Amino acid sequence: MGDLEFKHAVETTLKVIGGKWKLVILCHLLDGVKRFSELKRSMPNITQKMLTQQLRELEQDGLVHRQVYSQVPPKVEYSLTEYGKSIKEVLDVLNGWGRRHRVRMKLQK
Amino acid sequence: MGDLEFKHAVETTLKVIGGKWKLVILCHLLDGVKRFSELKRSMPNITQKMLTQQLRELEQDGLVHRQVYSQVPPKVEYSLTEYGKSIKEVLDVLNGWGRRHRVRMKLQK
DNA sequence: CTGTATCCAAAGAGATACTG
DNA sequence: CAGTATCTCTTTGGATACAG
Repeated sequence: MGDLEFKHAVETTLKVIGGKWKLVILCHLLDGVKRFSELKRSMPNITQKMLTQQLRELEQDGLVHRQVYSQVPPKVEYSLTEYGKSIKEVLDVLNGWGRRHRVRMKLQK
Repeated sequence: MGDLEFKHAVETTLKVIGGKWKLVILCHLLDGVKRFSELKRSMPNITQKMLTQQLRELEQDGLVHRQVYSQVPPKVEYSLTEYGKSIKEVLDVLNGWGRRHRVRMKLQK
C-alpha cells in the first residue's frame, strides 16, 4: 500500500472530480446533453466564471465534449464523452460509502 | 442522477478522504499500527501541524484509532479502525480509474 | 447567449516558536 | 515525543464589469 503509483493514481482521480462544482456538473451531464444556460439555470449558486472554468477542466481531462454552433446568438452544448461516462462507476462507489458514512455519523450523535 | 442524496453522499466521501495528506496517511496506516513519529518520518514534507490536524479529522470520522500511552516520553499509536479499513475498497476504485486516466492523458500528448 | 478579465475574500496549508 | 499557537502564504472561489 505504501506504493507510490497507488497514491499518484488516487490523487489523479481526486483532482479530476475534486473541484467544488465538478461533481454537480457531472451529475447533470449524466442526464444528457445540456446547453451552457441550462447548466447555469440548474445550478443557481454557481457563477459564470466557475461554470466555464470547471467545464474547461473537465473538457481538458477528456470527460466532457463541447459542441459549439457558430450562430448568433451563440449556442454551446456540453455532453459527457464515452470516456466521461466511465466516471459513473467511481461516483457510484463514492456514493455508496458516503451514504453508509452519513448514517453511521448520525447514529453516533 | 440529479438526485440530491447522491451528490451529498459523494461529497461526504470526498471530504473524508480529500485533505491533502489524508490519502497518504491512510496508505501508511493500511500497512499497520504506526507511532506519530513514524508517520512523520515517512512523510518528510508534512508539518507536525498538518499531521496532527489530519489525524484528528480522520479520528473524528471514525477511521482512525488513537492509542495514548501515559508515560514519559509520551507514546501515541495510530491505527485504522475496522470501519477505517472499509475505505480501502474506495481507494482501490479511485486507483483503478486514475491509473487508466494517467495512461490516457500521456498517450494524448 | 456564452463567454473573458479583473479584483477581492475565504479557506487551506506551511513556517516557526513554544510546551507538558 | 507529541503535540499547540500564531503568523504568513498560497490556492481557490466569488463579484462585478465588459465583449463577441
